[in-house]
Amino acid sequence: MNDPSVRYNELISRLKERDYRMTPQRMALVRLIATSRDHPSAAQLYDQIKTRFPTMSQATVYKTLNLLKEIGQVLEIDLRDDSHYDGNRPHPHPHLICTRCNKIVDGDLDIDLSSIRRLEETSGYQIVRPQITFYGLCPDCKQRSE
Amino acid sequence: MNDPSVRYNELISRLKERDYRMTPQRMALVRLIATSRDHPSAAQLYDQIKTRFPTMSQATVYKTLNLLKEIGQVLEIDLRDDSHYDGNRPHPHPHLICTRCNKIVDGDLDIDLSSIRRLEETSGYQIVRPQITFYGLCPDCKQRSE
DNA sequence: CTAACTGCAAAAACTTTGCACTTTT
DNA sequence: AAAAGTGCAAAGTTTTTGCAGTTAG
Repeated sequence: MNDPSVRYNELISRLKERDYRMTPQRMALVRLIATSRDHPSAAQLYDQIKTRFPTMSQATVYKTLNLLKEIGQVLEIDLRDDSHYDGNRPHPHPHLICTRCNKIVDGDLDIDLSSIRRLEETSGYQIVRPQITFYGLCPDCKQRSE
Repeated sequence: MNDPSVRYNELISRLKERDYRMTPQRMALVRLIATSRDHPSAAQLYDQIKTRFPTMSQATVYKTLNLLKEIGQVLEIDLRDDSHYDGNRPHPHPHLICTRCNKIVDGDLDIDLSSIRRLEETSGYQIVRPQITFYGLCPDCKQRSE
């Protein structure tokens, strides 16, 4: 049961130690991305922040997300229509995505490092970031389609 | 050593058996996607066809690709900037993508079906299509960065 | 005070859509 | 002849960029 505020504080620390400035907009986004469990998109983050922080702009959302990606504290999930972001577990891990309602959950599946090593050998590629996405139907949508 | 023309003929058959019309534009795209080993994007397909077929439009490329996706004969690889397409092996399989030069190759790694079953059980999701993408450096770019 | 950040609006890039024209069957 | 497909341009999306004004340190 990890406390969301722990993650928030960690992100703030990571930013401070690199001398990024703590603006209210930035802190609002960091708070949201650190506590969200549902892998929001940039638009969803913007919408949520805007209600309590009307001055927020989309540009700032994207700039802050790019910054957090660069320091390796936010994982980007590339989907067909847009990207979604995981600020809780920046280390690559699988995601399950419902093709009907777009719900995204974390996949509890360890990435097999030995097979990645093997793939690096056979392909010659140096693998930096695996992105494993399982498209399918979430429990609710599965039931609804029966 | 599978002959590219075999795959081309198979795609043509799949279209004919569903009573799709065999236009020259469609056949040109099918020929290209069936013989390309480098996972082209819509723009790359368009550029290549346009040189020998100046009347081709981007809209037709997208429409034909969507059609081939619908009948399950082309695999779409969702990347950050655009999508790339695999018309040789429509069954899901991993891809290795160079983050510097964007080269895409097939990953010779069998998807572990038993772990997918386990993931379906723990998550409740019904997995339809896994998309496994390894971002990294291709052999050439790896060497160039040393 | 200065460098960094915000936010607006414009631009960029990819994909879809509407519709008149053309072509396959 | 009818239904389907093409292609142009316009529109829709997501994301980036330029720049003037604002603010954190």
